[in-house]
Amino acid sequence: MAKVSQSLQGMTDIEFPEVNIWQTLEARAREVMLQYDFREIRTPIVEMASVYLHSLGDTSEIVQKQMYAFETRGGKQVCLRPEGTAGVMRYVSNNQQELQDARLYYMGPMFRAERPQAGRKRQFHQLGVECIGSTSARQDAEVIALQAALFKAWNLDGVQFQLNTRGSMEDFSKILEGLRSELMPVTDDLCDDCRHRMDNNVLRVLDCKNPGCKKVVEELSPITTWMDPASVAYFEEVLATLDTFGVDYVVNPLLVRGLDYYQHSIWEVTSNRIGAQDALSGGGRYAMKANGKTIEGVGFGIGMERVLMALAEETSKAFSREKDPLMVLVGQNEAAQTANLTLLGELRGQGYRVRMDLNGKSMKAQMKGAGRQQARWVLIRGESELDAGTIQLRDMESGEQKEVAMADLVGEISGLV
RNA sequence: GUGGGUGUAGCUCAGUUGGUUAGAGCGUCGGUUUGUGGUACCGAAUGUCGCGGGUUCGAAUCCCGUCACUCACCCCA
Repeated sequence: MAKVSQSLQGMTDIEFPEVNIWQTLEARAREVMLQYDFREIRTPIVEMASVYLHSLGDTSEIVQKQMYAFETRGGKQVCLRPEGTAGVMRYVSNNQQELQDARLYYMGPMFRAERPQAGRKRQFHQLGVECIGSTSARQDAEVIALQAALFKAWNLDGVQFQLNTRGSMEDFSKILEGLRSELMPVTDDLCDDCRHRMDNNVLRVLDCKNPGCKKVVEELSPITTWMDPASVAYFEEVLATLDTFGVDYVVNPLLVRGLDYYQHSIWEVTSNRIGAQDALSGGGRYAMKANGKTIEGVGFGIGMERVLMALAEETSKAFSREKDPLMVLVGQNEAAQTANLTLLGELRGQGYRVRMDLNGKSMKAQMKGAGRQQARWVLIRGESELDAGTIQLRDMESGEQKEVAMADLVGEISGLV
């Protein structure tokens, strides 16, 4: 039996000091979003299951076996969102007039019932961007540049942008057909999985890791062979614009993305220092049906847990540091502690980060506590200070301590902070 | 969903071929003349040995189940 107090498999508490890293990443992300003029959208975590069923593709594993789906008491089929795009499309389709050219971003938890491993939780967090309306190749490039700007703002190095194109929706059936016809004669050289993929997901054969399959794939024509020249030109314009923006990338003709709604540009960002689950981010241009309308856009999702893992150790340390220094009030006796309560309120009213012991601990214990809480300064009062109307101001780093008049305290502190 | 590893005090772990009251370090708490942290010294507390069942005179140790963590496959962010 599991303890009731245990958290669910693959669902973890994000606690101090790590939570500070999250806050820093989020704060910096919001700044970048503002620069690119994207606005936040917060959609519900629970949606009708139908929001995902058709949009993600019926063969995708996410829909087939990873969704946290359940029936409400009213008999509705609902689920915890496994990704962010479909919910945003649901929102956009309901407000299409006002949102013809929406530039949106979201941050929040997503849920997939997979077996947890390094970089894979059942509740995980994505930062996503959806840019709706524009069908310009330059728009794809701007969104990719936005993503590069995020990574830069996070001091994230050792990442690689891999790009590819899937062509237009019209090209798609020709590509599948072309691939199948080239693979048919060599079916025997493929692994079991890939033989299945021949029927329901041919593109996936391209990124199979099986050595035998890799060999077969090397001999295949590039998928651009079956695309309309306009699709190829579209992709070339994306690349040219990226060059203009100064974004580094490599073109990977074998890159495939898992979800069905993608067309034209697709990309993935990988890191070389986070283990097998090395994709930090994936994105692309898409056309998705929602409420009977087709919405076109371009966007990406970033796995925040993976970003945290990919941060250099020094960066993590810097991002987890508390911004404001802490002051602790210490009182030698009851009278001093009561007086400190008043001071506590006053200092907080002026915006300082300050705390004191409320449990009647000894002065030594209070000092020890201040040390453990990494207080930058400690303000100490006892009988003699109360009589004299003064307070001891101790610098916990240098160990220096001086007595200042209560009237001068605020001025003294503002000089320090 | 498949496979491997792991689960002993708050943390990191030790625990000999199953054998008496289960250990260490760190941390926590208290003390070193009652008003001062981070160093030193002294002392103290803390474990249903993940959970349940089985084998045995006897299980932290062996077996089964289960839950969780972890890594890989798969999938994806």
